[in-house]
Amino acid sequence: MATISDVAKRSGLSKTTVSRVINNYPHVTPEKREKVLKAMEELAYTPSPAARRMRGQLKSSIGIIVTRITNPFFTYLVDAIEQLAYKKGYQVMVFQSNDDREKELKYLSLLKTKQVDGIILAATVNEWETIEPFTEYGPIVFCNEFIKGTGLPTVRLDEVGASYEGMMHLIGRGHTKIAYCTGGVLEGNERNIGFQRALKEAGIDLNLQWIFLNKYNIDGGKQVVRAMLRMDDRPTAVFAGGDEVAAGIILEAKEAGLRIPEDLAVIGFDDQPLAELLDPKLTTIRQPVKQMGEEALENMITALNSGSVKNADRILSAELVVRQTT
Amino acid sequence: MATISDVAKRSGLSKTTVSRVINNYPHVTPEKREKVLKAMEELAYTPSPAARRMRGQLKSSIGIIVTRITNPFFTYLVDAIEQLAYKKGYQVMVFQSNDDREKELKYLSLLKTKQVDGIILAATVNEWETIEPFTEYGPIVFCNEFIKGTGLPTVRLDEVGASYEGMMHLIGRGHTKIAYCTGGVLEGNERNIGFQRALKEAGIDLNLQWIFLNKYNIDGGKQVVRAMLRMDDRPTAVFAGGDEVAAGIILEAKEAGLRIPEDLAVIGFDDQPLAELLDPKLTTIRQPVKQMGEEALENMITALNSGSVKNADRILSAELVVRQTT
DNA sequence: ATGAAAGCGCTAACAA
DNA sequence: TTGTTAGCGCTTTCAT
Repeated sequence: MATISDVAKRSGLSKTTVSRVINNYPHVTPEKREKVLKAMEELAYTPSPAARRMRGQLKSSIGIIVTRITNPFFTYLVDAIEQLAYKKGYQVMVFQSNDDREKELKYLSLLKTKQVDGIILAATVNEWETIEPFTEYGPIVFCNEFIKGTGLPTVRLDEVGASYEGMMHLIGRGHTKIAYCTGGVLEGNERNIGFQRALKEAGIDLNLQWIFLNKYNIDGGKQVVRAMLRMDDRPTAVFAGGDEVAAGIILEAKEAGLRIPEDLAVIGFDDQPLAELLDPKLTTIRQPVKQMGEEALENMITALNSGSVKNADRILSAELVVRQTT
Repeated sequence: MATISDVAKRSGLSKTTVSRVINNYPHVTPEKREKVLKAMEELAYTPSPAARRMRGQLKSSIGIIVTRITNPFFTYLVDAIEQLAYKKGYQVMVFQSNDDREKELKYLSLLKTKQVDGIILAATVNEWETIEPFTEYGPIVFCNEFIKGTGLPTVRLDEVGASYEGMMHLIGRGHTKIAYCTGGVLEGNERNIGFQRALKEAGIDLNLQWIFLNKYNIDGGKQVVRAMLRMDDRPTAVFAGGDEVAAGIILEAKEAGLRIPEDLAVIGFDDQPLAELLDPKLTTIRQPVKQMGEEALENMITALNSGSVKNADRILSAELVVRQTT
């Protein structure tokens, strides 16, 4: 591999001048620039990333922390980011936190040692106090995930509006007995605000019996149906909170002889590929994953280039996709 | 960030000695080693990866080239690799070739510039002649993908055995009119050998009309059914070559009023999560993705440490998962 | 067993 | 506008 010295020698100029050309500095006469370029060409020279990185000049590797890449939402997010990153000349490292605080911190630490130049945080299990110190070592931007008042560039879904729209769709279909599933808990969750707002506007009382917490996969969905079957007063519709939960609900409901949507209407969240595979096809709320990923990456690149992060809280809208389960 | 000099100063020893401790070299007295360790501890010192990398000492970032990460097979492969890599202290970079020769080469080139220390090739669209030169710059190992006679460590599925087993299952169910789908072409493909072997053993003639090439997604599966419906002599079973193709087949067949498996038996390939979501649930051939990824990573680590690759061609067995479509 | 010094490939301060 | 020189943080001869 040719080095900068080789190029200097071959072009009859100094390393400095070559460096200037590489980095597009001013004050280099066109002729000399040409000479350098020619020498680089002839030697098939590429600057050593390791050396440039050591000098703090190279910033091209971006880490993205997700919970689990097998979660289709994250899969598509990583896909979108990688596609754009490639075009822009960046490499992306995939980090799965597995919802493990330790693991997340280990990955954040890569920023400290410059193993990665910036991190897109798409999921986090740590408190802001724990994360904050890392911002000193390199840019961190939020994508999908969001912590209030951090001042970090954020791209996220309008969760309130999304769940509100989904609920209004169910209510518009005449439902008043609506069950609600969520991956986490009830409070402090944006999405739940939209849910409750819709209920209130429609003058429907919140029935805590129909709230299912910690449901985030197919099994969770099945559990929901089993629980509902045991009730005297059953809901006629369910806001699943996720397509996979919705899938579990549909599977188990059909198993139990319920007709969908006649006996039970179901609305998912995410619009994953499986939504169209289900029978009946799933009505769901589509997230603008691609856009989310791309804007987050743009934020990252800006931060990398400017050396500072701009406080931008970008909120994207979801889109209701009506199919057959409502 | 503390540097090696700081540690040297604090411990009252030379940088050389510190370096020796870091790299576990012999000829360092236990007491001095202790001193160094203590100083490192106190300064919270971590060697600079960039510097070590420049000296050719650090090898911790592994790239994995896949076609598209949204293909669940690759998703799970990347997942398996990342999980193990984390434990072993490596970082994985995800590269999507999108079946684009150029893009694949760009990513392979990262090896040249040491942006990545080794590459796990899980899919390739380039010829061996094109890839081979890159082996000079860092280890390349095959995983899932496979090119004959390269001498590179390979972990792959026993495709012949897998398709043979799937076919024998259909034949055992009494089918003799079996359609066959494949993502690529017919010849030069291991999987097709098993298919033809099973036919031959059962004394069934190959009906070229029932061979469908270039089918690799849901749409492809739908096309297959539409084509079959136009035939006078229709197959009673279909080997889908992939779960997504199988999904398309099932969807379209149901649409057309065909009963599954009575009118048309379907067997998939991969055992993706969607297999259990389909109605009826998909009989399919499960690939040992996790094991495949882990063994490939082990090969990579070995290569990284030894500086050379051992020629190992590891072949893993698939497992037939019988559900409701056969 | 230990250290001084040179050098990996690059950039930056300072001169010229 | 260009070059000289001194590092960045680490490893590696080569002495001692």
